[in-house]
Formats: sequence, structure tokens, C-alpha cells
Amino acid sequence: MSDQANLRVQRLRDAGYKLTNARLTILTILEQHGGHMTSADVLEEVDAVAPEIGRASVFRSLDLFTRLSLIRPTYINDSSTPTYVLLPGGHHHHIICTNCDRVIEFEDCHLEKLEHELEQKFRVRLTGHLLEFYGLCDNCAARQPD
Amino acid sequence: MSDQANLRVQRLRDAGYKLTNARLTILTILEQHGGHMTSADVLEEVDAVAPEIGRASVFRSLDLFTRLSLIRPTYINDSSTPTYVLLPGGHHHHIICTNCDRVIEFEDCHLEKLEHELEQKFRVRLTGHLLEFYGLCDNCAARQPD
DNA sequence: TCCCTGGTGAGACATGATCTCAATTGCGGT
DNA sequence: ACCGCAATTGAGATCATGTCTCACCAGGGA
Repeated sequence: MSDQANLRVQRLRDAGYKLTNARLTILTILEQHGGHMTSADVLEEVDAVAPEIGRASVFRSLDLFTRLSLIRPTYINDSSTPTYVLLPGGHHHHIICTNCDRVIEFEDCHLEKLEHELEQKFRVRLTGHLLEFYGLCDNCAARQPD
Repeated sequence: MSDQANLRVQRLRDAGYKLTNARLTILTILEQHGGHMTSADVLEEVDAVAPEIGRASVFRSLDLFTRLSLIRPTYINDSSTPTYVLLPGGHHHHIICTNCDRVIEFEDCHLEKLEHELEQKFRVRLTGHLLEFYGLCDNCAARQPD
């Protein structure tokens, strides 16, 4: 198991949640796919790997992980099904092409400073963030000059 | 009609879409509510204001506005219904409390520089962005010390 | 090892979004 | 101002997705 994965398990335990088979299995699946999965993808994979785990538990786990800022649901393709992204180290950043739905990930965000400012200004305790840019990818931009 | 609203109508027209009654009505509703609406909220309001507009058109319009970066769906309360946020001037920023779902909006993001860097690096044309921080709001942080 | 409470699984159910297709309407051209 | 046509719409059936209930089970502290 990767260090990142251990960190996540740790976070579950620290928050007082039991390390059940369902939760660990689903967490592992998310890890292995490295980031972008729709709920349908997760359901399918769970069914393939551990069919004894019920649908309800999958949704419950995804909700729980979201509350713990381990993952975050976002809209990528259609507007009806969430795509969950892993938040390794608490954050994730990507560009979504609004024409072809391609996703381009990038690393740097330089948001540490802003994060601190916000924590002081609003007296909140922040555990993660997601930054999404929207626009046209190189292919689509080339085809649609303006 | 506000300048912002005119800008959005302009954007619709420029992209070659017809300014139909359904689209203009829905856009106006989004404007008037100033930002956060779930699809259910929009449906309800449409039904109150212009009951002749069908459900399908509402979803079609929301999808269209999303593609044009006028709005952006995001998950705030549960993970099953999207909340649409207006992207005035192309961007929006907020903090979501992962415990009580309170949303705190803030203005500054200082992301112009990063946006330019990304446009050059990936040869994309960006039209908007959404920045979400997750964590505990002041109330919830106070109750859950650690 | 025991116990208790949080968590689980099955499946019925509710809600939310999509699809189809004939009818309508914006809007460019004349 | 009018025409014509492609884009868009509205109704409702249909489909998909997530939720709820409840009896049962299992993780983990004592």
C-alpha cells in the first residue's frame, strides 16, 4: 500500500470511523485508478472485485470520503453523474475542455498563501481545495478560431 | 437588465445560439438569485414564472450555459444534485464546510498569473475557473477541536 | 472474549435527468 | 414585412441514479 493510501486510512481512523472491509476496498479501488472515477465506475469495479459489497455502502463511503476531503465530486462529462477526484495532499487542479470534455491536470497552484489568509480571515480550518479552469483545449481552440 | 446579464446574452448570441424565450427566462432567473441554485430550485422557479417551459429545456439550457462557462455545476450538499454557481466575469470562489455545508464566498483569488501561464503552457484558451476550499467553518471548528 | 454501537447488504422506492418526436419559433435572407 | 428552414422546444414516457429501511453483522475497546 502506498504512503498516500496509508495517510488516507490514518485519516479515517483518526476521525473515529471503523476500518471496515467495504471502506478499505473502495478506498483501494480509488487509489488504483489514480484519480478520476464516476460513481458508476466505482460501482462496477466494486462489483467485479467484491460483489458482496452493496450499492448503498458504496455511496455511503463516497460521501464519507468526501466529508473527510479525501476525494471530491465534480462535474466533468454530462451534468448528471459526479466524477470523483482524489485529493492527494488535500488538493487537485485541472483544466476541463468545455467542448470535448478532455481533462488536463496540472500541479502548481501557489495557493498556500491564500489558504492561510482565508483561514485567518474567516476563522475556518481548511483541509483541501479543488481548482478547475474551463475553456478550450489546444485541439478545440484550433478548430474554433475567434 | 444588468451589464453582467447583457454580457451573458451577448455570449450566447456570439456563440451562434438563438435567444429563445426559454433560455432568456432561465438566464434571468439565475441572475436574480445571484449565484447558488440547485437544478430543483431552477425548475421550481421556472414553473412559477413561466410554466410553459418544459423540464427538458431547463436541463438543456443549464448544460448549454455550462459549456459557455456562464455557470458551473458543483456539489455542495448531498452528492446527488448539482448546485449551479454563476461565474460573473468567468470565475467564482468559495469555501464549503464539510460538516454543516455552509458556503462562504470570497472574492480575491490572484489567479490571473497562473491562468496566463497555463494558457501558454498547454496552448488552451481559458474562459473561467472555479476555486473551492474545503474544511470546517468557524462554528464547526470550534465544536470539534483537534 | 464479550459487548455494544456503528456499519452493512438487499431490494423496494423515490427522485432526477434523458429521450423522442411532432410542433414551434428565432432570425437570416429577400 | 414576409418567408423558409434549421434550431429549439414541450410533453410525457422512460431510464438511470441515489436513498431508505431494517434485520443482521463485525470492528475494536474494555
